[in-house]
Amino acid sequence: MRIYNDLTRKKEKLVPQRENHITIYVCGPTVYDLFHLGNARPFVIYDTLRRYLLYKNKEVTYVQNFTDIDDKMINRAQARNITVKQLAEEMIEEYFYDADNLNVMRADHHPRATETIPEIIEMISTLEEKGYTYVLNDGVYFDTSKFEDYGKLSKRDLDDQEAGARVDLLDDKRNLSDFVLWKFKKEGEPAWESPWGEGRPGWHIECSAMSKKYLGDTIDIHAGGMDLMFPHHENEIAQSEAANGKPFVNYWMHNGFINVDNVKMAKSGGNFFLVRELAGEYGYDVLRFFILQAHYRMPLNFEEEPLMAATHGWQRIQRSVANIDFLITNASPEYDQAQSAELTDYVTATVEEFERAMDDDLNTPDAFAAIFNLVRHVNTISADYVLSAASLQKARNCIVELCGILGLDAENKAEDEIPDDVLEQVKLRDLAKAERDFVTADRIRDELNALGYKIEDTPQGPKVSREVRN
RNA sequence: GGCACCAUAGCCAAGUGGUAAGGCAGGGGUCUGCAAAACCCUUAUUCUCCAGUUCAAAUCUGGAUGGUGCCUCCA
Repeated sequence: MRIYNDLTRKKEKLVPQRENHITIYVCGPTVYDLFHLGNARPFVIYDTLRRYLLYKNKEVTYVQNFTDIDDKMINRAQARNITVKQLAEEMIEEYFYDADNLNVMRADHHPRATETIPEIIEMISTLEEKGYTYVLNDGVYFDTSKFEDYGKLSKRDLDDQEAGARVDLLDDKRNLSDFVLWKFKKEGEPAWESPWGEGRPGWHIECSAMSKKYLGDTIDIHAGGMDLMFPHHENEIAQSEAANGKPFVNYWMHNGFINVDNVKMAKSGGNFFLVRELAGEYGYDVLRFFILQAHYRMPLNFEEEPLMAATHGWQRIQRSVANIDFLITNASPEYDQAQSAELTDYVTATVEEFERAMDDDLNTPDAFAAIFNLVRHVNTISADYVLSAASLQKARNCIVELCGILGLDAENKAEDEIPDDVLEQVKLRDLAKAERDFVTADRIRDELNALGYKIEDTPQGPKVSREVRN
């Protein structure tokens, strides 16, 4: 598999440190509020990466943190008159509600900053011993000028930055890009004991500490949104490599934003749509489908029409599975051997096409194209030929499995929930139809429609399904 | 001021040197008692523009234009 590595700005073959075992760290949410669609993109993207690697029989250790202490947490907790801890507990629960429904697998570890304080302090101590830190009135700072490679990820030059920057941001810092490792306690804020007095960790150090704690000094993949590249990830590199004396990350992956009217969706911009709200309208699986239909590094515009397109496109796949199920149930022992064999070959080709797409920097749009091609193909030939149950089963399993790798469940579970009295009505309608009593037949169909059941007449007989959202 | 990224049909979106995937929407048709679903045909001689390299460019180079992001919290 090849992955675009932001460190080199090139697609590179993914070679994990340990054969067949890949370590992944994804920057998780600050749990002060529900997350919006833009926040959801990395969760879904990197979950899909993980699922694909698992499908390829790789072992994956996946870590996604919760930032549960920072200014936003403190402010929100104060505004709501609850503790930071209470806020975190509540929002972590809410996170899992949405993430679970988006079918984002739980990470192997979900560390929290507040549960990693000893490791954070230890790392800062190491940095202090090695001479990378200095102390100001409000905290302990990292001196970026001491770290030679500073800027290697975001390709920034310290001097260039300073030239056009606002000097007032410098405060007492030695360099503009210096950042705080440990913030000294202010009145009313949560604080922990440390060699530098009571306080709390800065934002960047937590990820370095959590990454090291669960995945070691050097990890294979570290991922997050584009906006984290600088300064967050740049700072993580500086801390971790300065402290550990080893490369921090081999592959950096950053996803593009979800935009609204071409402007980044963001809480601070006020132009955001919560996943919780959108899910009520479109369903979680449609949101996942929508995210995955664009390549992860490209900007993705949030709009009504594409969301509807996602709804219909996803429906098309689900329906095709339901249609194949119906064909299998009503399969005939006499079938077209050549066409059945051909379908089996097509399935094999589809899997190859799918893998080729995914191997190429997680090209999920192309992966969907492969699935849609199979859908169209099976629809086409099943309309003209009688196919073997075995070949149909293969096609069906293929669609379901490939969608599963993308974290989407293509199986229509509502199928087997048709009550007997509804089936009875369907039978009555069929009889009426046979007698060409279309008035009665249509009345029954309308009644069942009103109850949420849909009847479709097929050459194999009537097909009933339940209209469901999500 | 610095550093990046993006520009492909009505909409969304792949493709990054060999002659434009896929989805949605629209139009026409097949099937059907009517529907529904499905299928078929159809919708970019062309990839923001200009110049260059090449037998060959949406794809490479240079330039222009438009848009965005980061440099402060940010997925």
